[in-house]
Amino acid sequence: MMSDDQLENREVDYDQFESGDGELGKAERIVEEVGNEIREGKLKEGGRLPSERELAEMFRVSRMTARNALQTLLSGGLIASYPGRGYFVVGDHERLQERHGELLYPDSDMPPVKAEELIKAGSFYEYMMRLGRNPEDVFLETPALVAANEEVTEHLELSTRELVLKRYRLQLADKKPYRLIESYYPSDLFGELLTTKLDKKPLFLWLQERHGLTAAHVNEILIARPANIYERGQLRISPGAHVMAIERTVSAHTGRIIEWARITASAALYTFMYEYDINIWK
Amino acid sequence: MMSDDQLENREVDYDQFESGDGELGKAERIVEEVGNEIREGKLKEGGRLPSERELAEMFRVSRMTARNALQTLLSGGLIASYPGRGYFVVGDHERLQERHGELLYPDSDMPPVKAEELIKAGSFYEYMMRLGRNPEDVFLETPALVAANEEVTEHLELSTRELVLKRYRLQLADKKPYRLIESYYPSDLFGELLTTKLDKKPLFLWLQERHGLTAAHVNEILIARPANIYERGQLRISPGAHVMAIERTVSAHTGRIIEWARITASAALYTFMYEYDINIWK
DNA sequence: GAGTGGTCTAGACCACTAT
DNA sequence: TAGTGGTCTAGACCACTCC
Repeated sequence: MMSDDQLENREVDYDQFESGDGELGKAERIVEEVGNEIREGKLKEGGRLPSERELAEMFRVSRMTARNALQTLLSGGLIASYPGRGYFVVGDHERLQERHGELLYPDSDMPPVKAEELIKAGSFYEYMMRLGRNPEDVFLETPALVAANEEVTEHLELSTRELVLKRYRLQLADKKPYRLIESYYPSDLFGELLTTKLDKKPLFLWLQERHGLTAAHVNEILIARPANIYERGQLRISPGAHVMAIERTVSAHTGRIIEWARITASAALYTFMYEYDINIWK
Repeated sequence: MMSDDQLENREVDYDQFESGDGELGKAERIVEEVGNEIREGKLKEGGRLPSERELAEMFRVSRMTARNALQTLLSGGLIASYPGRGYFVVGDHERLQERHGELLYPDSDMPPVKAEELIKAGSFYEYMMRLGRNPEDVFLETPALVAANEEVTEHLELSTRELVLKRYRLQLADKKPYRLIESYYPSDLFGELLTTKLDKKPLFLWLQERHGLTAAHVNEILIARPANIYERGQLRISPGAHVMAIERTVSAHTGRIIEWARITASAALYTFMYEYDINIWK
């Protein structure tokens, strides 16, 4: 259908948006204006914004229009809302930087935490501690052996529906939720953990000492999508805000899969970095 | 209304959402119901949904409430809206799967396209052709040599503000925009491309033959954020919809950086896969 | 011309927070 | 008790599409 003259730079169809000389809607104007004030630091981190009703009056619009603008800023993670209190500026430092599963520090003079994302009370805990924040690891369910459902059976490559160790937890820093982690482990390897005290020994380091299995390889599948109502509740984010949904599979040097996890993180709080080699030349 | 006697399972801050026996808002109920009909296939791909006004009548709510529900589905990419026409179901097959920069086919009997993302009219073109769709590569600006700004100078690791080859294009399939790509290349290596016809020879294959430089390594930084008004216009997505913003640096086997690109893709249309090794054990 | 989504208005009631 | 965000209502006008 009409793909003939796709050379050169296009005809119409796409410019109706930026066309009319800054002819933004009223809500968009508020987004630009308030957003710029935040980015320029005129509204400082943690500071409170005018209420919806005040903003409506300031810009001479209805409350719903002011509210729409705030929702736009909200879904971008630039601000946060608290019912009964107001809207507040979110600090840029709150965004996590993750590279190959390792959390990175904003100041490079700090040594990066190693891939202890993969451990009990993992790198998230240490990362936040080093940043002077107060991390928490809240188990939403008590770790337990459960029957693997079809999905878990498949991802852990189990032969039949065996028992697996399930952990389901929420990680927070300074009471602010960062991510939900639902993880599964083969029970023959990890089952005894239910009655073992690890303290802060890395989970996979324990695995290596106890069973001679070395965690070696990670596979991640990553999409961004709007949070559902349950995730919004747990992560304390607003309708329209997005999450990064990650499925992570960890295998040992033998090839055996030793963990499958579903991680759901506030998209506004995350940056990912990946490196890889190109190998089409061989 | 009548929400007085919901003091069932109050307490602790986090359960106010999933608590009360399907006590969702009216908009949320519409999201669930319509969303399920789509996922169950009762509303088939490409099919048209009831209009906002019809939906409002069906669910006995105001138009704004019905509209809010549709916006929620919209921002998740489950449906798409076209002013003057209506809302339509988006096919699941339209989501791209990318792994280490390579696009993957949903049916595994199709061989994956190699990392020709990195080439002229690259893998996107071939990928979509194989899927029987109609790809386009629209240059929003004519490729040209431009003075590198500070950002480009830094990322390409240029010593001074040199000239660089800039390409800025939009990739579409069946008229549907998938991603914006703004890419920069050192002019001493790529400048002659302005007067050279590559046809479909991969850009980096040409580089290897012409200059003996092999593209070897890729670094990607990836975040999800709401599309700004310009991106919404170009990518034809709605307010609240998110994009995956990717900064990609490609270096040659010598370590020299040969491309820096900023890729902005509809988040609803993308799945990413990454693999990497864990190396904390050495 | 009829119907559509996009935007906006001026109200309203609710549960919640702070004091 | 006063103020806040969350939700909803019943209108309205606009630019656009389809016929």
